[in-house]
Amino acid sequence: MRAAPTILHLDMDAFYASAEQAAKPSLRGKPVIVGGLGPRGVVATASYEARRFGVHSAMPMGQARRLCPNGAYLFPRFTLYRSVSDRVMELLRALSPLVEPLSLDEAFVDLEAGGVAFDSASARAVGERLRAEIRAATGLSGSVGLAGSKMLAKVASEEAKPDGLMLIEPGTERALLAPMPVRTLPGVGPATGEHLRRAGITTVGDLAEAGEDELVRMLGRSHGVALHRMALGLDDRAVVAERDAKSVSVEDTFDVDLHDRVRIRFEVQRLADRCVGRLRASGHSGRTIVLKVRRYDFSTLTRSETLRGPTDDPAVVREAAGRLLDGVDTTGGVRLLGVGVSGLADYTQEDLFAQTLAAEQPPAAEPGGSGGAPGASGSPGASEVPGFLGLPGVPGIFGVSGAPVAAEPVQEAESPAERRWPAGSDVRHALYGPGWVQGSGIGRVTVRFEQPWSPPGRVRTFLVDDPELEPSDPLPLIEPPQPGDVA
DNA sequence: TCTGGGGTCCTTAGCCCT
DNA sequence: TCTGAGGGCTAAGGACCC
Repeated sequence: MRAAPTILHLDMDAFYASAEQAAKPSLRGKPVIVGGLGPRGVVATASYEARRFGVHSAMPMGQARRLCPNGAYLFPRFTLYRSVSDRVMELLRALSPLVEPLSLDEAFVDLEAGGVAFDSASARAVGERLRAEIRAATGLSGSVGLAGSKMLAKVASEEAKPDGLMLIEPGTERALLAPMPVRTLPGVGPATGEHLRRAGITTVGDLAEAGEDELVRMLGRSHGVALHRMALGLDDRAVVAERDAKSVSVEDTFDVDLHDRVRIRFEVQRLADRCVGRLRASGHSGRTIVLKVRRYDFSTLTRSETLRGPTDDPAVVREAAGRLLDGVDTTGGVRLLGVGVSGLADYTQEDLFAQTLAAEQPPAAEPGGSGGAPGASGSPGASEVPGFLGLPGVPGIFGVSGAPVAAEPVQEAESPAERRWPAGSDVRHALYGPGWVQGSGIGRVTVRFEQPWSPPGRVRTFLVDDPELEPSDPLPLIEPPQPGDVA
């Protein structure tokens, strides 16, 4: 009954770090760590060279720097990653209409639905060809897993990493899975893993033997049943091409805990505006407003409020978030604030309910009424700043030189030098051409001049306000054809 | 220098209604 | 009129994923 291994899972290898290495020849073969560079940053991706030092994703940056002091630490450049991802997804969609992206660097493809594979041999051929096409189009490597189900295809691509392909033949699933640790299965994280370990269940084989009833007793109905099926290699989830978003949210972690209630309120309003910008950009409105607060001791609480109808009005979201904040005790300090909207409506619509609500509630809270911070209210645009893709508002992420960055009430007050020259970003110099920022501080910025297709380049240092130096867009990773190239 | 950001899904509990 | 069961909705928290 089990289908041919025609579900493909693609996973790009150390995606962000590999993209940076492809863009910056001088970093190839060296440990590269991409992530938040502020005092509370974590690693998003570490190159395989950096992993040898024990650096891995989700690790605090400080710890990574101790383990790998000579690594290159770069701020993520989502414009670049998104453009590479778009190119890869194009290649996948050429194989099948059923492509399910999971993130910028991962996707499922139903090869049978595309008519390009029907058995092991044809599936393997498609997978190998795809890997070659990805390398030719982007210069990056991806690992491919092929199996009869999504879960198994994902396990296979994980086993194939880096830069490999693995196909799980029908009938061999259980024997293959049995010795693997329970954490191999999607849905088993640290908490469930520990829970199972205490019950003496450490491998997928143990899980299968434990039986459904026992797992349901331990983990609850939904999780228990799902896990037991997976342990048996059973998974009939379909590849779904279109997924509707269920919520939109933004959050900021501050370099220094916030104590001032006025500042906290100001930040919540700013986040509300950003959230609405994203909501509108996605063509949605939403009914439930969620405030998230992480306190000084890392305890996290959420407060939510459901409106009578969906809204995409920044004033309405701001006010709801403000009301929710009123019910939260922030003494002791706040390290993170977030604002989200869920209960999304299919498309933006004029929302009479919300407008009525706004009209009923006098705009007293607007211009500084209840201590609203200056400059926050009424920011008319609420439009997302394009540039660095949602990151521009991240406070103090570039704050490396000890300046009291996060203590400033307004983001524009951050040191302009650090704001303009984040490590790893692209620049262009009038005389020396394209390069990237290797570091900045004390009024200087150091730039390495090289291109993805050039040999490693030279380093030069400039004053941060050098008029000949400008931020620029990322270059493509593969050299574009020159006008004279075509015969 | 302990612990990001943007999501999804599940569970539990309380309330309201039938 | 009282009581209980069950469903739907809301709120809060937690686990997990990339």
